[in-house]
Amino acid sequence: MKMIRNEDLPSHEECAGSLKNVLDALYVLNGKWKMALILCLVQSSKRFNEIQHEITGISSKVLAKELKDLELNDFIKRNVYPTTPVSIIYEATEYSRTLKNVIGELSAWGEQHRERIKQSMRKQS
Amino acid sequence: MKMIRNEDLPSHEECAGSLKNVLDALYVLNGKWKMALILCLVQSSKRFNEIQHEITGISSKVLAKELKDLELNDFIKRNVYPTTPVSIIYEATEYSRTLKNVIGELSAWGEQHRERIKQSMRKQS
DNA sequence: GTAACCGCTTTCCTTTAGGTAAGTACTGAC
DNA sequence: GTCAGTACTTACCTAAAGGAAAGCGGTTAC
Repeated sequence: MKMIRNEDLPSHEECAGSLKNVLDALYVLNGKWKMALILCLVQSSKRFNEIQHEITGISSKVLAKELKDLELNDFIKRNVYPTTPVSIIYEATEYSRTLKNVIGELSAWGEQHRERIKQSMRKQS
Repeated sequence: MKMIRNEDLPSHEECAGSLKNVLDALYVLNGKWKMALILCLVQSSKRFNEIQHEITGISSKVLAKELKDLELNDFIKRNVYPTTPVSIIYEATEYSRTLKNVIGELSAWGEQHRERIKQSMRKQS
C-alpha cells in the first residue's frame, strides 16, 4: 500500500495565495527598522538627527542605509531645502500611508503581546 | 541665538508609544519565515514535510529552527501521535490566532504591492 | 536486502545585518 | 582659530541568518 502523499490533497493551493502575498510584503519590509521608520515619518516629516534621536538604538550608518532603501522603494521622499545650512527633511509618501493598517495592527498586537509577556514574568517569580 | 532643539518639541512622545509597540512586535516576529509559517499552520495543522513542501525555499535546517522558536514563543504546538511510525503534527495555538489581523493586513498589502511593482515594470519596458 | 519515506541534525560555508568609532565637508557662533 | 552642529560616509568587525548536502535512526514496501 502506498502512503497518501501531500500532493494528493488540495489544501495547499488555498494557502499558497496569501502565503505568497505575505512573503512578498516581507521582502520589502524586512529588517529591524523599516516599519518603525515608516511609522515615525508618517506621523511627521523629520530630519536625520531627529529620526536618530527618536528611534533610539539605531546607528547613523544603519539609518542612512535604511533611508536610502526606503527612498528607492518609494516609501519616503528626501527633500533638500536651500537654507543655510541646507535642511534635509524626510517625509513619508502617499504610498507609505497604504501601510497604515498593517502598522496599526502590528502596533496593537505588539502592545498586548508586551502585556502578555509581563504577565508570564510575574507568574514565574 | 541658539538653534531650536528637537527636545523642545513634544511631538516625539506621541510617536514613542506605538513605535515601541511595533519594535516589540517585530522582536518576536523577525526573520523571513515566521509570519508565513504561522499563517501556514493557522490554515491547517501540518507535518514537517508538508510545511516544507508548502513554504517553497525553506531548508529543513531553518524550518526545524523556526518551528522550535515558534513553539518556545507559544505560537505553535508540536503533537506527537504514537502511530507506527510516529506522526508529528504541528498546530497553531490560540495565541497565534491573535495575529490574524496583522497577517491579514500584511497579505492584503503584499498583494496590491505586487500589482504595483508589475505596473511599474510594464512602464519601464 | 535494498530502497524510500519521515523528521529531523550536523557540518560547512557564504551572505547579510548591524554595531563602533572615526572621519569629512560644510556652516555658524564665539 | 576652535568648537559645535548637520548629514552623512568609511573602515572594521562580530553575530546571526540562511543555504547545500549529507547523515541518522527509525519504519515500511517490495
